[in-house]
Amino acid sequence: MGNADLRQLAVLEDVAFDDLDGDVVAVDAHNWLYRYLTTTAKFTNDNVYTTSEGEEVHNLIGVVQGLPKFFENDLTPIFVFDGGVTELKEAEIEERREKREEYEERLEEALEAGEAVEAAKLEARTQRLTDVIHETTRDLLDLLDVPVVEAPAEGEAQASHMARVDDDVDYVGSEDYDTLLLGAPYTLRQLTSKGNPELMDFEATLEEHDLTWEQLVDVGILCGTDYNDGLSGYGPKTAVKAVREHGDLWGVLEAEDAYIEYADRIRAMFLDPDVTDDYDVDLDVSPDLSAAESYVTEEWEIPADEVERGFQRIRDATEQAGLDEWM
DNA sequence: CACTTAAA
DNA sequence: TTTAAGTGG
Repeated sequence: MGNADLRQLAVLEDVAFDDLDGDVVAVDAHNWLYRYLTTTAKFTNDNVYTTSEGEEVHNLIGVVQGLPKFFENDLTPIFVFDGGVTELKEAEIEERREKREEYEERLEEALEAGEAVEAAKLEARTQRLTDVIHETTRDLLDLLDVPVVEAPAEGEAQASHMARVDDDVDYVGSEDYDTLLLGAPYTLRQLTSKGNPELMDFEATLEEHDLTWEQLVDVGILCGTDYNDGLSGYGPKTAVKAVREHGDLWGVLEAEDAYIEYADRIRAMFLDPDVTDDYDVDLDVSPDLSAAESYVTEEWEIPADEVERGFQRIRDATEQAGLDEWM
């Protein structure tokens, strides 16, 4: 059930970071941050990351650890933040809220029982992107001179739009497969993990399955998206076959005598989302490292040794870039 | 979301 | 072979 089904349809290829030299990637900030929050908090005691005022800002560590990869490979990120929440996504958000509450209950029980390992695991699952996390992330990115764009609605949709129409933007950076439905020409996955990034090719995917963009969206809706459950019995194979046979979603639904609530609106969420061209970013990035470092270690009381390495890597990479300009 | 396993 | 459902992260 759901979005990962798209992986089976997507045309993916491994790329080397070397191939991305000088390119620009619009990163879905929420997606990227979430990745770091759930991994950096995993095996550690959260006390380390809590300030004297009780704010949990381990996102700052994630940002410092995650950014060097971009600098070192001369891949310029534009972080795209979410704006308002989409009405149709309320159901999913409600579901997540319920799960989180369940985990939080279990977490309390584990803490009372003194089960540290269990507690740490549950802790990772209760991570949420608070306002403080968003604000401090923006502040730090600002000090590091990393371009930021505020999306009117979904960050993913905005990033995909930018990759589609802005000549300066080469890829979307996201782990989600939705960017395929949003028409992002190229999506880079696994930018946070150890190995090579994975490149997802939109046009090649359409060609591979002989589908139009609209038809691919219809396939996605049949399998299930963030906004709907999909049709029972429909996975990627069956959905592609059915859409090709009946032309579009409406044809399939008629043939199956089925109904998907808000299908037309869900379709529009992918084909014509709420996005803007009203942004401007300076892609010439020159970070103020000492300001950034004191922001993280002094203002937010992150232990210096947690971020030293990351800052040093950024320093080395930017100095190297400065040298390159003279050669 | 990735991976595994069960079921059809 | 394809989907469904569960688990861990």
